[in-house]
Amino acid sequence: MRNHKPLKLERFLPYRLSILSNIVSQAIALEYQQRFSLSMTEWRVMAVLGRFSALSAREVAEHTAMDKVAVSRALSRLVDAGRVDRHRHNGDRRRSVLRLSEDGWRVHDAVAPMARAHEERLLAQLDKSEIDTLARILDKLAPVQVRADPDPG
Amino acid sequence: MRNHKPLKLERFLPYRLSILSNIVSQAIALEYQQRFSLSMTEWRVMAVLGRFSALSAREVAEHTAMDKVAVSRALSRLVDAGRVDRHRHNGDRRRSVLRLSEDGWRVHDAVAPMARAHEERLLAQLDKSEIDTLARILDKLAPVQVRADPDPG
DNA sequence: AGGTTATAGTTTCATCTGTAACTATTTGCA
DNA sequence: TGCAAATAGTTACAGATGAAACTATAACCT
Repeated sequence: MRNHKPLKLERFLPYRLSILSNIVSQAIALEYQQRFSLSMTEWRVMAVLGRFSALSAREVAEHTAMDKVAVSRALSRLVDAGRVDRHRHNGDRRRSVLRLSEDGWRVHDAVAPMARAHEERLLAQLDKSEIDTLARILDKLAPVQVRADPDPG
Repeated sequence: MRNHKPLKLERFLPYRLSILSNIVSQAIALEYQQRFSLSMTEWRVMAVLGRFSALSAREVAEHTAMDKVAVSRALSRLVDAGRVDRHRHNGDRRRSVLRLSEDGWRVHDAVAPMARAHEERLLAQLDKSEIDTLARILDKLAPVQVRADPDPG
């Protein structure tokens, strides 16, 4: 006879994480996608350029954990839309030097508070100790490698 | 003057969750993709059919939190590959009745332990209280709606 | 019964995504 | 110097994805 051990998908951690991640990212992405026709990848690139200016595409890729192809595509859309200025690097003509344009900053300054508010609404559902533990869990399971932080806060 | 408030992407919860979710899902998917040429969506469908047999496609969609188009496509691949048997529902000829085939069960019984082992390796990095808290957090932020559980364990 | 509405599932289209191949430039080293 | 290897970034291709349109069947309502 059969002796199968089915998986309880609804209790399976990888599955639940992907659901949660989708819910969370979708909710916020919807807002800025509609208002600014900005994809999530584009927003991530803009967020990084808001914090670390004059990066190369490769550096953007490192900071966003996106692969270089995705970054290249997001950048070409952002440059076309006039939200990012791209220059050649003096002394290494392979590299580009990327910065938010004025218009890019306007979008950034509109979206960043939306993102923060969204995160707060999310965290408001948890109590203090749960938030701390979640941060610790994320540090353990998906540590972030961040280089220099221009803003020592 | 400028007065921008850049977002610390690497501390931003939605971003970190999506990274974690990718790491976790990728790691396991690689294994069964290579060995069984089974996509993640296909595996999810198989996992649900391993636990709840004779579902319709819509029911599979509900249990997997995938949309019906994705389920339809995964199913047609699985049926073509001989891993799922599809019949018409007596009394409602719109519906299909889906079951793992013998071969489907073989794949299921090979992949399910891999998935469990992967989850265990992941959780082994956390201590007991972190695991409990994580479960609680997931229940709060992404509650799962599950119907009848055939296996009261 | 007859016609409108709802449901199950598939197909289509436009977009996104990752891998690999490619171009251009720079670095390393004999 | 000069040539192989590495690096920055783009392009091409193949597969995945979601929204909307579509087909078939069933439910509802008079």
